[in-house]
Amino acid sequence: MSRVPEKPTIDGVEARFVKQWEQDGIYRFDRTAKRENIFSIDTPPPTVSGSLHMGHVFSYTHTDTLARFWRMRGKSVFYPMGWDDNGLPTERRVQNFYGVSCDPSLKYVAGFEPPFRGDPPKDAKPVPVSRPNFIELCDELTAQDEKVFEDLFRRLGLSVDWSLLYTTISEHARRTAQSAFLRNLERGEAYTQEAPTLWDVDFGTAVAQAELEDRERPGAFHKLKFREADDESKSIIVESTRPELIAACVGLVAHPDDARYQHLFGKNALTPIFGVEVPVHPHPLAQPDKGSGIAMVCTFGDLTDVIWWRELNLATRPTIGRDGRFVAQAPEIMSAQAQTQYARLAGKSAKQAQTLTVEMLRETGELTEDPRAITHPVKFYEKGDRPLEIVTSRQWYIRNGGRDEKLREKLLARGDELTWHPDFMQHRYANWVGGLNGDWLVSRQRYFGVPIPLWYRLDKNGEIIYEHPLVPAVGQLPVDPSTDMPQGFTPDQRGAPNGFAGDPDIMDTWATSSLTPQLAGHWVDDSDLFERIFPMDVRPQGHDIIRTWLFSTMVRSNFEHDVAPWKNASLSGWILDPDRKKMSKSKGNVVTPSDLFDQYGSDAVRYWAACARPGVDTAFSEDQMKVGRKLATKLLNLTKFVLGAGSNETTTSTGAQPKDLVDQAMLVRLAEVVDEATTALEQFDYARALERTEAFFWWFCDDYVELVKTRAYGETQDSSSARVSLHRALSVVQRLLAPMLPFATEEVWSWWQSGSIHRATWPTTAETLAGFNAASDVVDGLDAICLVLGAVRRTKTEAKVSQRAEVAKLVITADAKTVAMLQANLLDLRNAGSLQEIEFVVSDSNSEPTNLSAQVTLAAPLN
RNA sequence: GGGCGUUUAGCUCAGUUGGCUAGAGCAUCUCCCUUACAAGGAGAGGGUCGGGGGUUCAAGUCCCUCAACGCCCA
Repeated sequence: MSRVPEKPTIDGVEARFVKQWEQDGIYRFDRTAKRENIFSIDTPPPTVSGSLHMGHVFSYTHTDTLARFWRMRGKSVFYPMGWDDNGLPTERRVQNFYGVSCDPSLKYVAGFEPPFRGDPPKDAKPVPVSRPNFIELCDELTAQDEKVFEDLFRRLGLSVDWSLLYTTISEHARRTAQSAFLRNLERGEAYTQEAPTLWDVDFGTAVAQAELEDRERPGAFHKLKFREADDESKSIIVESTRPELIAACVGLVAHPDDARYQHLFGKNALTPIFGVEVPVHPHPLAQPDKGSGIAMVCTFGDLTDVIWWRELNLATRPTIGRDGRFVAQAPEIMSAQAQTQYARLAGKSAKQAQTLTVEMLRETGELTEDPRAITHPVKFYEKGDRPLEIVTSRQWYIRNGGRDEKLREKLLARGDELTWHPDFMQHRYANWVGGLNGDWLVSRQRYFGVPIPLWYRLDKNGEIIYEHPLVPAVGQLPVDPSTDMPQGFTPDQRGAPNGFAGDPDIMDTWATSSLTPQLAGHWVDDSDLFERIFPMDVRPQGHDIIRTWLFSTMVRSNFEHDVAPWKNASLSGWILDPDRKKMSKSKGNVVTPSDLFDQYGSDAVRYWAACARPGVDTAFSEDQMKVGRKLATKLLNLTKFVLGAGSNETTTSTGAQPKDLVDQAMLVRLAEVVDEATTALEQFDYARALERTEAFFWWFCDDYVELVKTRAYGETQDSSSARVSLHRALSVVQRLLAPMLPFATEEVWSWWQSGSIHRATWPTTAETLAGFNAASDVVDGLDAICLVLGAVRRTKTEAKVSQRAEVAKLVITADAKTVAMLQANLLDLRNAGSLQEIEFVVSDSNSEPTNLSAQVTLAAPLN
């Protein structure tokens, strides 16, 4: 039965087993399994328009390790993969690849041929295409990307069931996202409102709170001279970083306790340049120590302005349009002279307007000193290049507790339903939920994505009536309101008085991504499957998207299913450069995963990932991969040796049992490792399981195997105990390592077992300890033997002789009990140490502690 | 400003309810071609556990405080 190669190697095993695993379908999800026998994973769908990097390899390996563990524990593992092809990165990639742009007002053209397939010239003008055509091109392009991703993930050894694949822009995904949205709408969880909204002027879209980031930007405080309306000789100095918004000023605020401004509360001030009268109000959010302590409220300079505007019932005077430029129409309140001044700003960008305003202030003498340069945090869209503006627009929202204390409490409590790995990550969730200041804005003024599935009636003047949107029938989904028709209307009524208009917007990508359990589990069209896998057992993800992906999934599940969508959340850390900075592509020396697979083997790369404790940021380390490669190679060699030792069929068939102390003690130790590894993996701690297994493995190779190899090989001695123990330990260790090193373990398993190791049962302490009752102190005995062996080795090393050198005489001093034990188990020690004469000295049993010591006398070198 | 995390050998990190002389790998040095493996093996050196204070018979571990670094949120 020996199928052991002469020169074992892990090179090339990936291709062989990837193919075989696919053929044998060993990772196929058994959808007839009962819920309690299923382990379901809400895999993060990677963005296919990017490239796979080490961060993916890192975190997906962690998840795969867990999947493999539970599969060996007998669970039917629901392990799908998804491709995220809905969103800005894909939109950009499709535009740049085909030289097209999406225009939802256009009609679908069957058999459309894009002007380019790859690398359109820089000066090529994008050809506008309909949304359905754009999505078709997206499908075509992402299919290529997805192939590359899939190959890489297979090579990494992910035990994904590829038949469960889903994508986020597919018809099924659009139907799911639209169904979920319509049900939110029906229950009042989604609503539309005209309100101040964070707006990216370059992308031309509203942006949600979750997509914001602060960036430190240079700016300047400008000291502006307002005047008291009652007495224009009295000035009020206001410091502002955005003087260009003076025209949008609707009031001044100071802290209620600020003595400097008490006399002004309830009175009016006149703005610089334009001389518009604005009220002065007290408000606790005003910061007395910031600038002069009195702030200008504009439409809208920042989020605090929105709060003041709302709470103080201030006027609305928008000056910046959705394109980021000053609107042509000056606020009505302005005098004719002020309007002339304003006309100079019209059409300017915010930045140009600021420069011009400073000039104007200098002309009127209302800039009391030169601007004072500062750096301050400015809000950006995470993908944007210019600071966000706040404009008033009509948007769709889904309630998320940001404006509703009870819902917020409920969502916080949902966080308690999960077990967090590591547990402190729950703070981030609580922190985010507690800090929400508005509902979830889900509409986007973009073209590519899942359309908001609504139409609106038009009144007799052709104006939109937002109150009772027209919803599609369930069977009609997915719809594209820009081309599809609401029921009961005809195409010629589109845009006509008393007709209808489709909602032009799409949904935020998170509105689809928040439904990954529903997408993967086919909530809309396969309730049998969905009920088997939901709520899912685990959501693995990066900790940076707790506020987005994790939270939004929680919101949807809370509304739709009244339960947390998973039982566990497992958060991965980040990959850092060796210099502890977040790994970035811009470094130029990026190592691609496939290069590393080539160089070290997939198992070695997985080993590096599996060494990182859950949730801990980890340095990229090729050294660690080398160690993993060594481990895999060692496993091959060990297996070759053990199987060689037991190559004649006497071993397992005779029903031999471990009976030597050394063998029993080794198995007792191994049983402890099985116990620890199992407990660790049950708690999602793959790193601990690996560490314990690996430590045992090296000890097993270096000490145990060295001790017993002569006995196991020997013709003259009874080798059955050693052989059965070696085989048993080998089988257990191979299975313990299988989740981390799927290729190497499959290779060695194939030499002596039938079937895939990944379908073998997870080792137990019971099987490890079967057939014998070890005395309670066997491990102590083994420790003593190893201690003596260590002393012998040290002596030989210090004498600079080979470990094979003969020991003429060994004197062992120990307590009576240890001496008796050693005397009864001398054979292995004698073999391993090449010992000739051995003498025992019983130390005084009253002297404590009873130290074991060994005095080694080497045989004279033979020369 | 609030929250969270990290700080242990030159480097990367373990150290789970407080308890043997604080461990591993890499790196360094010495030695050994030994019939599973030289892609190996046997050893050695190297740490006032970030600083300070406290609790305790006993603190890397618990408490307080300070500092540095990182992340999230204002």
